[in-house]
Amino acid sequence: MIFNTLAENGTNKLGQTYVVHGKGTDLTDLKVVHSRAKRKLITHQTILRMIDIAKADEDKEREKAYWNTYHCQSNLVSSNGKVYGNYCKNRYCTICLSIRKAEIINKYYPVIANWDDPHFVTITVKSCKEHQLRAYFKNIKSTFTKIVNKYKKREQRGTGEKLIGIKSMEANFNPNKKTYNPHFHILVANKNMAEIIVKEWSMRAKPNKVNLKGQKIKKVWDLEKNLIEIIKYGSKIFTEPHIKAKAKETDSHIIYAKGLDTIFKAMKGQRIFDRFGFNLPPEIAESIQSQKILTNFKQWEYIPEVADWVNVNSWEKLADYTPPSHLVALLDNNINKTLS
DNA sequence: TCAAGATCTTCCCAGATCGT
DNA sequence: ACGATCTGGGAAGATCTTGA
Repeated sequence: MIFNTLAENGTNKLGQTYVVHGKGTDLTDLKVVHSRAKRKLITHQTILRMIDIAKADEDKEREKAYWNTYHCQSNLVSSNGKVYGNYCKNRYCTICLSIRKAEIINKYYPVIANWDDPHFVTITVKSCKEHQLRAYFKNIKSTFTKIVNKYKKREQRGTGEKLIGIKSMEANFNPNKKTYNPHFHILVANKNMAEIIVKEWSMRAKPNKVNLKGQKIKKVWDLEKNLIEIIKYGSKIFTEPHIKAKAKETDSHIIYAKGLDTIFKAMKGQRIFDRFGFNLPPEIAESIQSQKILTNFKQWEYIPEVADWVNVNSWEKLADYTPPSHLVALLDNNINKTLS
């Protein structure tokens, strides 16, 4: 029986209290709760494979970080229509990543909304093998920094305009060729800046490492959409195995745990999202949120077998979430630990 | 496209300096 | 004149820790 582990948990005695931090998640919004359950399920299934990979590599630190994500939001406490839990804040956690994305969007949107004529730029290098990926990321970054510094210096000397924008680093895994394609998504304040970046990038590119056709400029019509595009953050979880085929069936997608592990390893400690040419305006002080003592609460534990949090006393389900069958099938059958 | 806080680390910025 | 690189301060992204 899957619930045996819960059987020994005692009932909440009257007068028992529980301390939580922060605002908690609104339980009355079904969409939010279901989305949380879905993310938990996807992360739970994927991270187990990544733990295996880290273990096989005998990398204790990485394994521990993955375990943190495994435990993310596993034990919850609810009270007054709010649910509280701990966050792992890791990149590979789909729950924490969505929070981070939202925070970035909220912080940066007001700034970039004031840009004259935002343009979207993609700069790329040719795909590389696993062992080259970290070095490739660092090279793109350092070249990009040089370009930014050059124009910053011009502005300082009164002979030009500095570049202003935001950028994000990304790589997708190509399961056919077993390669990774590191690239930058960049949003700049105007067209001129976009053209400068592509020009400079092309000039500095090593012909054997960069296909010059890969660099693209696009005028931004829908700022929000493009901001989200920039903040997609890192790597695709679900990968279409036959890049050219573009199959429609959702369950034809595969999660390449080994590919993801490689990308996260290469990106470790590195900033994926960053700004250049400006700082955010000083923060408006938010009301300080003190800890809260709950006297009337329920405790929940995530039970993977039911893809939901279950009340430790009553076995009631928290999210009452039923994952769609194609997602269940995908998570059961389509997570690969190897590169093939 | 959300809500934990604290701490560690990366990397931006301005200004100085040097080489071409 | 211009670009590269260093420095120190600090912003903010990444990660760790805590938990009545």
